[in-house]
Amino acid sequence: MRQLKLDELQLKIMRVLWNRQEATVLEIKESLLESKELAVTTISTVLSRLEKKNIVSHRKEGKHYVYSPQVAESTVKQSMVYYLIDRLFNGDKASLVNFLVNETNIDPKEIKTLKDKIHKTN
Amino acid sequence: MRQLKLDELQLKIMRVLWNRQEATVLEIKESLLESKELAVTTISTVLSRLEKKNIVSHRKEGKHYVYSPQVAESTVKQSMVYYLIDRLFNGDKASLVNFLVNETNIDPKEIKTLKDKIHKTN
DNA sequence: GTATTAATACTACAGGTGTAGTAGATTTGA
DNA sequence: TCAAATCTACTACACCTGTAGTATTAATAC
Repeated sequence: MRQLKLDELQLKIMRVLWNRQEATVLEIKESLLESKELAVTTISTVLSRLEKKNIVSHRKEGKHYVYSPQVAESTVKQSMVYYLIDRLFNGDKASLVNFLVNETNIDPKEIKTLKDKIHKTN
Repeated sequence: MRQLKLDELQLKIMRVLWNRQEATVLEIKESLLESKELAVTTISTVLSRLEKKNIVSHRKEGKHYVYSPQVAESTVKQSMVYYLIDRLFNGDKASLVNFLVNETNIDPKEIKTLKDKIHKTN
């Protein structure tokens, strides 16, 4: 699969779909009311575009469409994380982890969890 | 500073500037010949746009302009990494590290270095 | 000082995204 | 079955990016 880079709003919408497996445009709109209120048509438009790229699909249910994701969250994560690593960290994963540990302050509790995790992994 | 999200080509160009402190359009063009050959004007255009956003600046030197970065690489990294964390990992840094350790395979040597680092940090 | 040369500025255009209005289709209540 | 209600499809538009051609300006060699 090609470069899978989703933008802001696209991601917000996908997050809803990933969380609920599927949703209608209205349901998505409700789930998003956090920030600003978006027009239903706005969400529809974004969904159509995502569908054109096979990132979501829909089935008809009575009056409305029910959308569901066609790519897993982890696939997108993977793709976007790698994009960042390639562009910003010379393709060096560890270098990103490093950056995270050094240049941002992860709270000690989190570091502990992490340590355990890494111990187990190794 | 607002959302600092640079795109592909913009980043490529910035990388050159970050590495050399400063460079002329021609120098940047040379440094980029890896992938496809870009028109000088293309690079110029991108630089102008970056300048409009105060991401680079230039001074005149004889016939040509010498560009230099106005934002540090780490600033952009920071911004972009946080963007990803916010959008994809619920703002949870550790969760990204986790993802990196679990869902991608970092080579054991790297994990060791990391372990040391984390030990020191804590 | 003027012609030549070489850089930058200006203009353009296509494709993606955010955002939404309006027209058209479909379901449903009476 | 027909009107009202409610969806979706279509159309639009502004802004950003990649990409580059052409015009203009400035440096330089005679």
